[in-house]
Amino acid sequence: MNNFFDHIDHFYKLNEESRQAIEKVLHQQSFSKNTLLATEGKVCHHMYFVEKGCVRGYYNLDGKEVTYWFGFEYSFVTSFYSFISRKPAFENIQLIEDCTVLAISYDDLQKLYDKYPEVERLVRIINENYYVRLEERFVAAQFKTAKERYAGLLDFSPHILQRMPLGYIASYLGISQETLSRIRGKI
Amino acid sequence: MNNFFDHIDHFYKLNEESRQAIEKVLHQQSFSKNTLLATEGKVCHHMYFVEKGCVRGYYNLDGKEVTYWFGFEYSFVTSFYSFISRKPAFENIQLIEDCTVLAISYDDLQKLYDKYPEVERLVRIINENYYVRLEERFVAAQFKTAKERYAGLLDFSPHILQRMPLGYIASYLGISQETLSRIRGKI
DNA sequence: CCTTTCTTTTGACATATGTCAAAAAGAGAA
DNA sequence: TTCTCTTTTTGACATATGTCAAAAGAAAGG
Repeated sequence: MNNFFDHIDHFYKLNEESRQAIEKVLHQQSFSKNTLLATEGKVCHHMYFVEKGCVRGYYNLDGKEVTYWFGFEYSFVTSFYSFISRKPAFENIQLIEDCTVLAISYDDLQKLYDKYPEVERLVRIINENYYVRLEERFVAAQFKTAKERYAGLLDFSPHILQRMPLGYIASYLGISQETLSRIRGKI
Repeated sequence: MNNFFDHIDHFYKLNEESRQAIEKVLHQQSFSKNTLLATEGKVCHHMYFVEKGCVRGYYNLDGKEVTYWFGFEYSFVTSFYSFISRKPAFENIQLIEDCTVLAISYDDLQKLYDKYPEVERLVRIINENYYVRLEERFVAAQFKTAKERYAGLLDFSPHILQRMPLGYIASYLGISQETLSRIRGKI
């Protein structure tokens, strides 16, 4: 729980009252490897914060699994589309390792927004930061070569190489596993 | 100005007080074709709402201009990264047609947040919607073929074909102009 | 240790897309 | 209309990446 509050302090420093209100509705949960935190076709009612472990988000696109996202410690995790629209998710979120997470329900979050505008500010700021990161990834996906994207991963997210199987990483980079293997081999 | 309030009603209905507060700090401005609303290397201090006209956002990437975004009537426009971080922008936003926009400054917006939590809620919700749209584009960019992306454009944003030159559209789709020309010719 | 299973690499080839150059088509102005 | 300028299309070829199949390597269980 402390990890969580330390982390969100980077975005916006809450006063004690809001902090305690959040603490009351956050539930610590443990799940084992391969559990799905969000499931295609089902509405995702929770936002999760990863305390320990890692997850991947993937779509089933034309019969193929495509991994679009990885989450590690200190990441917020949910099917964002489903969580904010209250409609069935298009993607799955799967635990790659056993995980401990903090969960907050959609309804609890809305109540916090109403009662503590500070919480809404915090979330606005976090969302904005996640937006900017997604923008960067979008530009990389659209305008950089596979080699450049892999180099970027090495520079900024080397931990992914350690903890995720190659097939998922290849998909995350938008290339086939074979091509990734060749890029790694410096060919 | 009415267009603007009609539009934001779709996201969240403000009370009269917040609405008037916003109206006070929104400035209508007109700019002619090719003006830059945001400039690489400069901090972008305003958020714009396009009342009339259209714009494109582009990066200079390895000496090449890459168009990553188009904005038309009813779009919010800014260098998002620069606007929220107060750091120099990496991209340019250029008017493709003469435009009328509504502008709000960063400082005015923060004051609104402090005084009218409703405004912060509105912005949170708008941000969330823009996030989901960006996620869709990201998945398309990373996991769909050029042909599929063009078909998506035809389905969901045919107005872009009408109002933007082919070179920009090709870049927006992440392909060369020649390839786009061939895709259009059904080859 | 050996056997089984899963992951990663390699090879051969197909395909999509990029690049450069030229031709064609379209839009404005005189 | 004709001339000029810009945009779009076409052609020839190069390159990056995908696909399928097989081999090699690593991990897990007995």
